[in-house]
Amino acid sequence: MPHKLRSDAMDNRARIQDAARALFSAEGLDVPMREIARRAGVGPATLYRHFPTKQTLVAEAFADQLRACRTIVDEGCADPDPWRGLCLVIEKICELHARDRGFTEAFLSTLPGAPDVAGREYTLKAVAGLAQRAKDAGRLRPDFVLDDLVLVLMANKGIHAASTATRVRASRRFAGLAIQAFEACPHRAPLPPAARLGSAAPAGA
Amino acid sequence: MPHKLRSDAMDNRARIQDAARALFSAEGLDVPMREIARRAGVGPATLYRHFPTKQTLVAEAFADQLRACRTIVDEGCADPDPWRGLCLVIEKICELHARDRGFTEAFLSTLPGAPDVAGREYTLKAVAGLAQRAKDAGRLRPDFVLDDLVLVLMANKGIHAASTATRVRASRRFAGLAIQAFEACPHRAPLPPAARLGSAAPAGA
DNA sequence: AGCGAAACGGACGAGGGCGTCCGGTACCGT
DNA sequence: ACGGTACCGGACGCCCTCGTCCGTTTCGCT
Repeated sequence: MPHKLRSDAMDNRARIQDAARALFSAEGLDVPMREIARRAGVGPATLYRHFPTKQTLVAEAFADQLRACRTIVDEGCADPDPWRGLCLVIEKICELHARDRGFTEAFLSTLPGAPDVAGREYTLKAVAGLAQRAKDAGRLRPDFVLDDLVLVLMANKGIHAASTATRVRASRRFAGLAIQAFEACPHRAPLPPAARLGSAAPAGA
Repeated sequence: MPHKLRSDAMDNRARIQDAARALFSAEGLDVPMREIARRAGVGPATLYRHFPTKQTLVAEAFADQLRACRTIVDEGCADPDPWRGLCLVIEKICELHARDRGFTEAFLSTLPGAPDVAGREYTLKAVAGLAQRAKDAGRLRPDFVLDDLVLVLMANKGIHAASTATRVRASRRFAGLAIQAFEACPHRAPLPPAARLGSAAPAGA
């Protein structure tokens, strides 16, 4: 990886990333490449030269979002109270996703083996550990499975609203409901069996 | 409304509706009109003649789904136990939506004032009554609001999976979780405030 | 059977997204 | 300051979708 980019090239690259982040965040993942280029003030060719495929751009654009995600999970895991940690993770991640339209799509992506997979897998693994501890502490219902979390994230993605503010509010309430559904409770009725959604599923178009 | 359609015209109309139902159901609302025409074995012009706008077609195609929806709600309302009725409504409607990709989009549609609005409003009203009775019976949490149901339906829409079967399974479990979150429970923590999603919201593109 | 009208569907032009090529521009080293 | 070159971006061709027009087919009535 020779970093020998000319100064104007580096500049353009940076501006493209900024534009992509802004647009993905606001509009979702399916903004035309053209529009990203336009907002970045470059031609389409330049964009394609820097990021031959949209996935490359997406991966770069959400690298720090993913880092934020990992940070949240790490914080949650660091909490001495695993249940509180888990709640924190759910709340924060839901909010993160509510604020960023594109990130959700990228995260739960139907994209096959995106480069972020490593980070995603790591995150899921860590949460799995946290969940186990929360179960052991008797706060998380014993029949919770990791796919339930994926389910909640997917579901959270389904929440649409006119404004970001409304979406965030709705998402917060949703997270609250999810948490209470996950909480261990003496007289819980059994749940229908979980469906496999999580890691593998290529989820064809 | 002169029903004076020629027999071949009626036949075509019926085949178009069938095709539309099948495709909307399987692929969602954004299948090309062309493809519907192709599957129905007619030309594009014929399709456009019968249904000048996509909304018209959508409305026709989901008329019976909406009826099914109303039936479910009616059954729920008829149940002497309002809580059980409400659970039934949630489960059935989630399943209905999980089975039909397009219906969810049509139901929670961002479409402005679709002709189904009447049915939708009616449904919401009826559920509101049911919910009130369930609250009075002490089974539904008092801080439940109707928008929570909309929230759940939206969220249910977010659930994606490779196969319909998987989606239905996931949806069932999700409904189970939602129900338990809604259930009145002695030591419930307060929820974040609800966001207005329901009836009005034009929800711009 | 034969005629008028209703209905059909292939064909058209516009609009937009995609990925690529090439003449021109601006940077960087000397 | 000047040449070489890395880099830029407008322009091109391709494909897909949309909604409409018009010559042709088919129905239904007598």
